[in-house]
Amino acid sequence: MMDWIDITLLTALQRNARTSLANLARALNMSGPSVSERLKRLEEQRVIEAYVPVLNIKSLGYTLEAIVRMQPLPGQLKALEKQIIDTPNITECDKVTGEDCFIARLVLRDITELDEILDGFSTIAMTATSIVKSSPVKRRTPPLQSAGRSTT
Amino acid sequence: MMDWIDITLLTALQRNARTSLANLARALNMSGPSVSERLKRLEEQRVIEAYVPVLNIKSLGYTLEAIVRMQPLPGQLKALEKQIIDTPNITECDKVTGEDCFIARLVLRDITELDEILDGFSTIAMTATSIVKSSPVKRRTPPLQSAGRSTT
DNA sequence: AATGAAAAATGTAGCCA
DNA sequence: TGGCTACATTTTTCATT
Repeated sequence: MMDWIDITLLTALQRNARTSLANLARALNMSGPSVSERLKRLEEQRVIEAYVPVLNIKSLGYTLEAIVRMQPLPGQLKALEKQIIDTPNITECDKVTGEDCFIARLVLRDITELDEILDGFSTIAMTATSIVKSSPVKRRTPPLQSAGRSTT
Repeated sequence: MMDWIDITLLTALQRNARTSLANLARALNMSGPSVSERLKRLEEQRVIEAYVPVLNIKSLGYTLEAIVRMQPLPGQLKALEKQIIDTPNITECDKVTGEDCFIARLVLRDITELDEILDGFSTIAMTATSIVKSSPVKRRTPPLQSAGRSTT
């Protein structure tokens, strides 16, 4: 499925996903068209799902982040899931095993916005909120190894 | 600081951060050089911190995700933070208020890998693990509004 | 996977509101 | 300050080997 050239390619893209094919080709010691082919294949296979800019949320006016664990009140599971999806301040949410059920990340303009949003959930869920003080590990990619063909 | 043109530009990049300047220019009804200028400004101001490919973690051989809450044992706060940073399977981790202290996201090849990694933390932290069953909200950007100049 | 030519995109410079 | 056009350079794409 994926060999070391693909892994090198993905690694280079992680440094800067807007790098030109020509640049990538130089980094890999390959021709432009070859790199283009491989990239297209990785996109079509959905190994690469998208290319996104990483935005600084402070610049967007969000001064605060929080992690909220949510447990639906009886019969409110679907309603809770819908409201989570419909809350644009929630930038990430997982449904998990155990008591908590949902773990969501929120971005907030200020502390009053946190209060407003949690109020909106109070009729359908129990919540436990943690304010983010720092992020020792920012979103990063784990070691790239193929699920398929060996890389040796 | 940021006007509606910048917001439109950031929105277009979120659809595909590898889009050419020429394409972005067409989408914004502007000239190439103007868009190039704005993009450079957003990068220099660090509104855009980076451009990254979104990779499918299943394709990379990770079959499982978990959220782990960690509380350092007495005197182990720094050691715990270091080990978190040094664990490549942790793709995201926040230091938060309250009992939990750290909330980490892990990607795993299989359930035995979870066991191994948690064992490695057992001497420095109490852990509470939740396995991810689904992700109702995948990483997304909250509403883009400027922290500075109005957008009206 | 590479080559080479055609088409497209980019960066630069000078100019305008 | 922003944005524009014009043009030289680089990159991308496509057909072919």
